Amino acid sequence: MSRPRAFDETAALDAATDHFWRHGYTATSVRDLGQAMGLGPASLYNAFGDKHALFTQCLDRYLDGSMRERIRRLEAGLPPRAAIEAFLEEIVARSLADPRGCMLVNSAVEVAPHDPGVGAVVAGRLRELEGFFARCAAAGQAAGTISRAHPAEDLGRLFLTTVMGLRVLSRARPEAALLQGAARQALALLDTPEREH
Amino acid sequence: MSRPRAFDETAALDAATDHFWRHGYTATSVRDLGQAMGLGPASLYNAFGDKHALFTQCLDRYLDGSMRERIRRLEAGLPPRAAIEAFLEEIVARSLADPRGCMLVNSAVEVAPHDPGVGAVVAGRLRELEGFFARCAAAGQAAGTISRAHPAEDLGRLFLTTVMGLRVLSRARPEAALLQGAARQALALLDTPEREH
DNA sequence: GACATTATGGAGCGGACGCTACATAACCCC
DNA sequence: GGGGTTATGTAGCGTCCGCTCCATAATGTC
Repeated sequence: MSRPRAFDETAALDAATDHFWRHGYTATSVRDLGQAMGLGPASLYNAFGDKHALFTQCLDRYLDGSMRERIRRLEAGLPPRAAIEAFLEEIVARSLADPRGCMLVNSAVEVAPHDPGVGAVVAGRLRELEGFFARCAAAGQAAGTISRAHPAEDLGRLFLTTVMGLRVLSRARPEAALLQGAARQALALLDTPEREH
Repeated sequence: MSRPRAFDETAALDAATDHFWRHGYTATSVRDLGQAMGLGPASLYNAFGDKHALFTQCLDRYLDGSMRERIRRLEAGLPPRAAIEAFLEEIVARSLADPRGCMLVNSAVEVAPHDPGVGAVVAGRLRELEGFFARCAAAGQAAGTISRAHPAEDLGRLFLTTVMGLRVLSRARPEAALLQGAARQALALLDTPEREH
C-alpha cells in the first residue's frame, strides 16, 4: 500500500539513545541525531516525532533494557539477599566500565525538573527500583538470610539512594575503592546483629 | 585611573549562579545570564570572561558557600556523631525545600564528564566531603559515640554516596518519607552492635 | 580641563538551532 | 502498469547561539 521504511527502527533508536545518553538532552541536536541514526530530518520527524518525543522513546527503551531487565533477571534467578548483592555489584561494575553513566540519573537531574512527563516516568521507575529492593529485603528477612534489625522499607529506600549515589560518583570519581567501599558498607546493613530483648 | 564598575560583582555572580543552578550549563544562554545579572554582553565578557569561565566562578562560589560552609560549621560546632547526623538532616531538609537540587550533583552529571577542569573541581570537592564524613566517623569511634563495627573509611564512602543519592532522588521524588527513611537507615550504621569475639 | 584607561550599550557577526515544505521515489494493490 | 500512500533528500524557514566590535561614557591623574 505504501513505501516501506528503509532503515531499522530499533537500530536507529539505539543510536539516538546512545547520543542522548552520552551528551544529555539539551546538548544533543536534531542534526546530531539524524547523523547518528543515518536519517534525514524528514525521515526522523516522520518516524519518531519531534526531539522530545524521540527522547522519551529512547528513555523508555533504555530503562526497559537495563533497569527492568536487571530487576527481572535477578529477582527471578537469585534468592533475595543474593539479588540485592548482585544488583549493587552490577551497578559498581557498570559504573567502572561505562563512562556514559546512568541515563536515568542523567534524566532525573537534567530533564525531569523541567518536564512533568519525563518527571513522572523517572519517578515511576525509581519507585520500581525501590520496590525491588524492599521486596528482596522483606523476603530475605522472612527467609532468615537478612537481619531483621531494620525495616525492609528503609532498606529499600537506602539501597535506592545508594544506587543513585554510586551512579553520580562514578561520573567524577570512577574509582573502584570508592564505589566498592560504599556498596560494601550499604550491604553491611543486611548483617546487623539483632539486639536481644 | 579608569571608569569604575557600575554593578555589584557578587550580586551579579549570585544571579548567574542561580540561573546555572536552575537550568544547567547548556540550557543557560549568555543572553539569559546578562538579563539576570543586569549586564550587557560587553560588561559580562569584560568582567567575567566567557560563559565557561563564568560558570566555573559560579560553581566555586556555590561550593564555598554551601558545602564547605556546612562542613566547617558542623565540624567546628558539634561532636563528630552529631555533625554527621546534622549534615544528613540539613541535606534532607534542603532537598525537600529547594527545587533547584544540588549544583554539585548537576555539575557532576552534566558538565564534569565533558570538561576536565570542572571534573577536577567536582572530584576534589567530593573528596573533601568524603574526608569530612570519614574524619567524623573515626573521631566518633575514638570517642565511643559511634560503633566500631565498620571501618571509618567505608562509612565515609557510604555517607558521601548517600548524600549524592538523596540529591538525585529529590529531583524526581521530593518525598519526606523517602529521603528521611534513607537517611535514617544510613545513620543506623553508626549504631551497629559489635559482635563479641 | 586634557589625557589615559576602563566600563558600557547596541549593533551585528557567522553559524547552529528545531522544524517544515515540497518535489520525488519506492512500495502494495488492483 | 496505473493509482494511492508513505518514505526520503534537499532546501530553507525564522530564531537563537556565543561572542565581538565600536562608539561613547565615566572615572583618576596631572
